Amino acid sequence: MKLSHHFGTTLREAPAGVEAISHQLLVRAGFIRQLGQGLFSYLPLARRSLTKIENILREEINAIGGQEMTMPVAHPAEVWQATGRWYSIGPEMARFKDRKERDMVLAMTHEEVVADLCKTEIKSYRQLPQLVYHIQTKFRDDPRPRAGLIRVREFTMKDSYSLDTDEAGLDKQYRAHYQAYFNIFNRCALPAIAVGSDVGMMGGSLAHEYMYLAPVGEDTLVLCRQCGYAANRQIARCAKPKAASEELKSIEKVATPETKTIEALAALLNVPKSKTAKALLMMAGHEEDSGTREEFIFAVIRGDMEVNETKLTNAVKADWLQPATDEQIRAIGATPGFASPIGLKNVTVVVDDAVPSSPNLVAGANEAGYHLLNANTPRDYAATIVADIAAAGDGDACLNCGQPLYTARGVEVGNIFKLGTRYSAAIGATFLAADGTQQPIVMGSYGIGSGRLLACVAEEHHDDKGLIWPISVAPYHVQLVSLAGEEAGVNEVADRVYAALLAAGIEVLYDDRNERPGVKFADADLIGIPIRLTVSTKAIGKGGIEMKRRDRKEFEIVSEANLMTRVQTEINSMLEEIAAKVVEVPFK
RNA sequence: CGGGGCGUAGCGCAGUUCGGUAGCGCACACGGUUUGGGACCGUGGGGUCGUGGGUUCAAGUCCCACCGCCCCGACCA
Repeated sequence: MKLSHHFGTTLREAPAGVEAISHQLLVRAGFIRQLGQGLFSYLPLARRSLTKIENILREEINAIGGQEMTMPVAHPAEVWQATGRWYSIGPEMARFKDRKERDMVLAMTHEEVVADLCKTEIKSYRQLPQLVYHIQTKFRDDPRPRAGLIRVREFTMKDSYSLDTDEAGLDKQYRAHYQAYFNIFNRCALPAIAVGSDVGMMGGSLAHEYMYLAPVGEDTLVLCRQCGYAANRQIARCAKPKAASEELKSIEKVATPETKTIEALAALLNVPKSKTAKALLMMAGHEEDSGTREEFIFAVIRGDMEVNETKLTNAVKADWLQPATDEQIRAIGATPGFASPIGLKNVTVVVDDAVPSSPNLVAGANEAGYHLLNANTPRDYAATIVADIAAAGDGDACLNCGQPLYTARGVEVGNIFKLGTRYSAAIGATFLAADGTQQPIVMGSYGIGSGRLLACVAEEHHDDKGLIWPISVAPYHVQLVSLAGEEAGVNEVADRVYAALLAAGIEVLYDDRNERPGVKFADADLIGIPIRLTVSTKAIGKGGIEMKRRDRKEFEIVSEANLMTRVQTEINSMLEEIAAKVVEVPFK
């Protein structure tokens, strides 16, 4: 391709408000343009890189048995109603009516459609296991798109779906994806780690997220340097400091006027925060076919810990949580600021699992200005649910090895979910088992967003001058820069080299513009193609063409006769550098 | 949805305080000089000043409403 007629120009400055490095560079280098909030056009350079990423995705998923297909972006509402997600997902799902007034959905993901297809395609256990996938547009009307391609509303995702007869089969395909995903990220030269994650709107029993650790990320991860424990903060666990065992003492009411925080309470009574019980009062929402059902949740946790809302949401199997208002708190018979689970009826009490083994805590008295000493469960109040609802964070002890945990920011570049039979059962995707019974297909779902992956690669591989693409993702392998000026002879050499590169099947972007050298070099550095060839009077005088790698400072002069071989050798060695990154990763 | 910021030529910005009929740099076109790290001279084209309403003899500038985009938070995978 000749740069003089290439669609997509470079910009000296990034548009106002563009902050993430990957966003700035992709815009300045002419890869992407924004149409609206979270909506981007991918210009030819980006399109070429995305195609490379997609082909890596194809190769790795095909290698574990994937069969590529394509499912629609617009879905009739019925399939989403069948699984309940029509009701449980909020405004993030784009809905519209077709000309016949039928409810329609823009696909956020494709579990429903896969399950629907299975109704006709999968009849017998003899056909299983299978793995299908596609690379398709998704739309999620995210409340806050940000950071260029890192978080958008319309995006392309490789999503694969495993179909098995049982949990063992699912586990096998899940583990195959676990490794395949590492291969994919390694082949894109993107360092990523797998962390345990919440299953969120997908449901299911086990999930991992692949995280690219970077400040631009919006997920907080909890990590252990010692044993390698890694989890999204939403589900991260830690070892809780054990309370000393004591005799249970009898309840005693004490005056604690104007003492509404744990800090003030601990200070007033001169006890450690770990000797107090903190109440968190929330309304839990359950989206059901008949509408939204609300439930009052009284969560109890020791005063030295914080509640993790994701864990609490999962413990009560709710679709959402929001803080209870003072009116709602009074309505169940509690007193805001001095709430106590003792004496309440018909309220769901969720108790953190450290509380029952922590004797004689200070709790609210359900009376303004008073607390109770020596509150104990189950003696004084019953827990509807006992679960781990505590947040883990910096400095907490690792559950596995006891070492201090630390937190880091990351971008989710992929996820894998064990779905089980939630979707197949709801849609009626069953198979005839060997024993003659009809059983729902056991499913898994596995996603990687290609645009976000591209942005992360850009985020990871750049310098102050511009992008530095790994060879596997680069839009072209070679940028040929002609510094011909008025020298017809130099132009002839550049044209000849261009023709030779094309003939050799080497991907080349030819800067044939009549620009000054500084402009051309600056653009080449900005676009970040791995190998730069410079044809100039100076280089010809030294015996040939200058070759320089974008990721290195030094350059060499190669004779025109040896150039194709030399370039191919360099490309091969770059490909080998990438291949060396692909290694087996133990399943965790 | 809450808090903050911005909207003037393709891009970056000034002009808004104090109302008087729109400007700078880059980019673009033409002519000339220049050619190994974002050249220079000259000429030229390009604007519903986000949208609508209001105040006024007069609005980019003042008032009201709305829209769009960005950042932080809530939310989400």
